[in-house]
Amino acid sequence: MIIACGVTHMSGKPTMNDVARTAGVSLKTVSRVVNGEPSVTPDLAARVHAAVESLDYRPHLGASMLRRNDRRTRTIGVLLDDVANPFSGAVHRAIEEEAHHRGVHVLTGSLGEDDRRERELTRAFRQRQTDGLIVAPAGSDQGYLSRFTGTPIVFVDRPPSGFEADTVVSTNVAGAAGAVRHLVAHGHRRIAFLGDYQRIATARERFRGYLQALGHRPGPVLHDIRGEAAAERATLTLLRRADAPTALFTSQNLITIGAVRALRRLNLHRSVALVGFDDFPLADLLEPAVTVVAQHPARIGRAAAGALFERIDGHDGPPREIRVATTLIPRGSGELIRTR
Amino acid sequence: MIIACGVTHMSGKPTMNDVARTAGVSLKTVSRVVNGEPSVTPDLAARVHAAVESLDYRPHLGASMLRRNDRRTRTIGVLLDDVANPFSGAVHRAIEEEAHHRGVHVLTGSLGEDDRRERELTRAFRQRQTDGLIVAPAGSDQGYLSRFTGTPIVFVDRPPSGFEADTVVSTNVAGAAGAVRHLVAHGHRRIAFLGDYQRIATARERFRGYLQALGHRPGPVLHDIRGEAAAERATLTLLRRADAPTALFTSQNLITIGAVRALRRLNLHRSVALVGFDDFPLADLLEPAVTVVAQHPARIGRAAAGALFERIDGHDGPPREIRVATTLIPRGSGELIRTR
DNA sequence: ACATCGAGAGACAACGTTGTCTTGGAGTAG
DNA sequence: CTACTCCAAGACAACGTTGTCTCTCGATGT
Repeated sequence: MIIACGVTHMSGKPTMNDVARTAGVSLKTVSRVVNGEPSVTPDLAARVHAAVESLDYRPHLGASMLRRNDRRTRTIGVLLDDVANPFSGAVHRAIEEEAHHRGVHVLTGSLGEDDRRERELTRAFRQRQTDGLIVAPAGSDQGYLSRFTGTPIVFVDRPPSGFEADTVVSTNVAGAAGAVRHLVAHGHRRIAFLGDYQRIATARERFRGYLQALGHRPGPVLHDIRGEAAAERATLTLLRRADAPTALFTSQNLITIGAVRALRRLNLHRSVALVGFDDFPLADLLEPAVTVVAQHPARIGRAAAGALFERIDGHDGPPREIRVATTLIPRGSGELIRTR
Repeated sequence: MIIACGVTHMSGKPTMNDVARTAGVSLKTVSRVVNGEPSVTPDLAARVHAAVESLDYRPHLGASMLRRNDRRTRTIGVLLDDVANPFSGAVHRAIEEEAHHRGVHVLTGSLGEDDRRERELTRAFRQRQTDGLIVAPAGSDQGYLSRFTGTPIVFVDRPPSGFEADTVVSTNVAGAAGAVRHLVAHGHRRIAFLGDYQRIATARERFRGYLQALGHRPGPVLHDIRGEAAAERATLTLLRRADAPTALFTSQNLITIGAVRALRRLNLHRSVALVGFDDFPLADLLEPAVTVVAQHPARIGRAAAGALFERIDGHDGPPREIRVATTLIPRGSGELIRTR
């Protein structure tokens, strides 16, 4: 048994060469062992493994990528509105699960409805050679992506504009229409719409569903409401009007929560009906429990990841639109009968 | 004006050489322009930029890393319990914000209390040469990290065991003790403890706080409750006992929610007091609103990111423990006076 | 006019790894 | 015993980029 050593100065991180010297084998043999090629005698392989351990050797993946000429980084980028929000969180988690399954890692970015950040991060992620991108677009135009050839992109939650690619969205129009029809079926005629920024495509779609269900007799409409506090204020004002609606359709979960707060403050939560778009935790524990059109963020995330990996694996067809159906969950607030 | 071209076959991705040929300059000049070195005449720089655009050239960062021998990837890894859970989500978002600020990207992984996945992902992220790691450990032993020299690690939410590093945690013991004392102050003597897996360090600490506040007369104690459903079942059983407690201290947010459900089902939500550890959305909208010991996930995330970047920038002191104070938020459920 | 200087641009090597080719030695059949 | 086969292991070049050195050319000072 020969044990070679010759550790003299070993500056910087150990390289394959250092391992080879330590194990007393050739550079190439180390490479073979590290890459799990079968044609190495167990004896030598063991020596190499020991050397790797003792030196704490880790391959320089820059060099490895270079030599293999492998642009694959086994990394995808995920850009969502805000990873701290439950919808985005669930989408993110589902994507991550699919990626993990394939041995792929996930770079994350929150856009927070910031157009500039969207451009910045798509560019940065692409520069870092992510194999693909999943984006919930914040800006109103994704035309700038047309120069991004070679990196597949899939959109989630919101369709892009000015650019074509696979897109996974909820059935916003149908879901919203269903919610409003549900209220109509409970006798309501003056049904208000409370919606997010109109520049957000899903907000527009949900509004279309609302209009579709009400034909030509819409109720009061409030757009461009952002966040819980704004929603609460808007709802308070709305309900104090002379022609106050008997039911509300809130098209986003923070707006729904703001509306609930307002209804509580006016003690109208048992008389004014409410259906919200997008489920939220504890909706079933409120009094009354809140009827919602639930989206399925996990399914959306899975579908998006699936589509992206197909593209990464070379699938090359026309852009697809995958629509994930919503589910109306009656819990009480949406079944309040019109009293006025 | 000379325009060189000579595009013949251009197989694969364009390299700097291709750009150089297209722009009619030397390889090195392209390198200079791409890296923004100032010593290039504007004229040449413009030619190079045009060539880069037209070829859609992107530098091979593998080669770049190799040559620079730069182990810096300007990427950190963040491993949390579950990015879909609001606490982790908020921590994640805060970290991301700090990272973005410094032009650093974030690789994310959810561990889901899975020991194996923790090891797997720490190893993988390190292999990918992340500049640092922020980890909410899932396993009960982090000794395996001691071989991980050269990659700074900061722990969040839970202290590591078998390994020393900067750690950012809530003041679990003090927070829990405060919650229990709050109940005592409202007349309660039989106060139950409902806790998560005992192998989780924070669960143990919160239990210690509970014991501390009650001295030698603890109430009924239930450990190893995981998730809402289990918490609901456990609470139901507990409250049906002859010596049922008059107050509950639930040491984790899902347990708190499960307990709320159980109290509702038994119609005890107005008579049995409840304080939960960790705030959750809508806690203030329930009936009664739920008193909690709030953690400050955003502060925790920021502190962790701050500590990590200090380490990455070379700070080299002994491991630090950063404790982020909790806040008791009285909302109603914790102020119910003992009736029995 | 000549020497000196400086700055912009190119030549060249080297980073750590892997694909390809070569070598050497053991095993096997004639 | 020889000749052939086969396979493990090593030698060598090449991947795309950047640090260092060198060269050229124009400007400046005397």
